[in-house]
Amino acid sequence: MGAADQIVIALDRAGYRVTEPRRALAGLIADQRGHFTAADLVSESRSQRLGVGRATVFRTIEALEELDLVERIDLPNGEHAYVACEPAHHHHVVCSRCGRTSEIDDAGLRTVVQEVARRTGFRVDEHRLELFGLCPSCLATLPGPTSVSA
Amino acid sequence: MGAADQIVIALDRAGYRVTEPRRALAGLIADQRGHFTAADLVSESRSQRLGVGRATVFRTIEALEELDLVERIDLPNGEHAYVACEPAHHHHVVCSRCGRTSEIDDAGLRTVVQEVARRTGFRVDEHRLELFGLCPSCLATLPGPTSVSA
DNA sequence: CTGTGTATTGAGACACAGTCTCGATTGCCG
DNA sequence: CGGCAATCGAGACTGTGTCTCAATACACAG
Repeated sequence: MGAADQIVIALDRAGYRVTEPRRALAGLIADQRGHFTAADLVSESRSQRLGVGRATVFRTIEALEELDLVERIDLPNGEHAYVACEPAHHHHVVCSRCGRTSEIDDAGLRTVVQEVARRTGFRVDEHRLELFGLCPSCLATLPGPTSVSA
Repeated sequence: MGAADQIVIALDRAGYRVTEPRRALAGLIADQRGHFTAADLVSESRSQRLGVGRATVFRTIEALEELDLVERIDLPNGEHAYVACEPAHHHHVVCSRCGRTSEIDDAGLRTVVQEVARRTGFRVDEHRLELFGLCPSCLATLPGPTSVSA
């Protein structure tokens, strides 16, 4: 079963109608290699003559975000991008060259959050961690010395 | 010396001209209690008849961001806000009720980042951690049981 | 203190993101 | 097969951020 079908099934299960535009968008999203913006989907939908309107793209992204099938990423340049992902709490490492992302779980962050709460007196309800860098395959094609350092 | 003066001095030292609009904005920013948006500054500048244009507000924020005197925060709702802060690498805990922020240093995050790099094979160049919750003073005015739990 | 060159300014046009309305369509359930 | 509610596309609308350009004002020299 393709990723697109998984999206469609999840929508169905959540009580959303399975419509043609939603199928089309599920297909587009499943085909994305890295992160994508709403504008990306709009333009791909137009170039592939899928006939999906702009408003529908935004509405669908919103629904998928609600279901945690897609997550918003705030790129360093201020843009909003999205990635398809598993519906569980996690964070992303984003490749700043090709846009591909890798999901990571807690990785010890829980401790950091508790430490911050203790020091500041805040009650921390929500957190977001985003990491940017180069993915293994982009690192490999990098010119210059082969050394890999931070 | 007020926070506004510090901003002005830093601009001067960085080679920017100390102009009237920049002084005015430094004053506005120093007066902010929590985070603020570009639109906030524009509207305050208008209501206080400071005569600072919209373009100048954006340009000044950009300059201050460049000097790390102000940092952009991506609120959970997608808005871009800013906070005045010390020019050193750090993160913020943001109160979702009053908008006040507290700065925190590493707090063990370095270890988390290294762990992620090890697991994913990415070279991590940049990271952003944002925490949202309630500040001590908002917690205190909270209705209901006095217990403080996450 | 005055003149001068240049960085900076405000106004307003522009490009784009995201929301909303509304009449037309279509998926779903009986 | 209906019928109705959810959904749709078009396009108006709001708001954000950028850009251009002529006018201004800062800094510095003299």
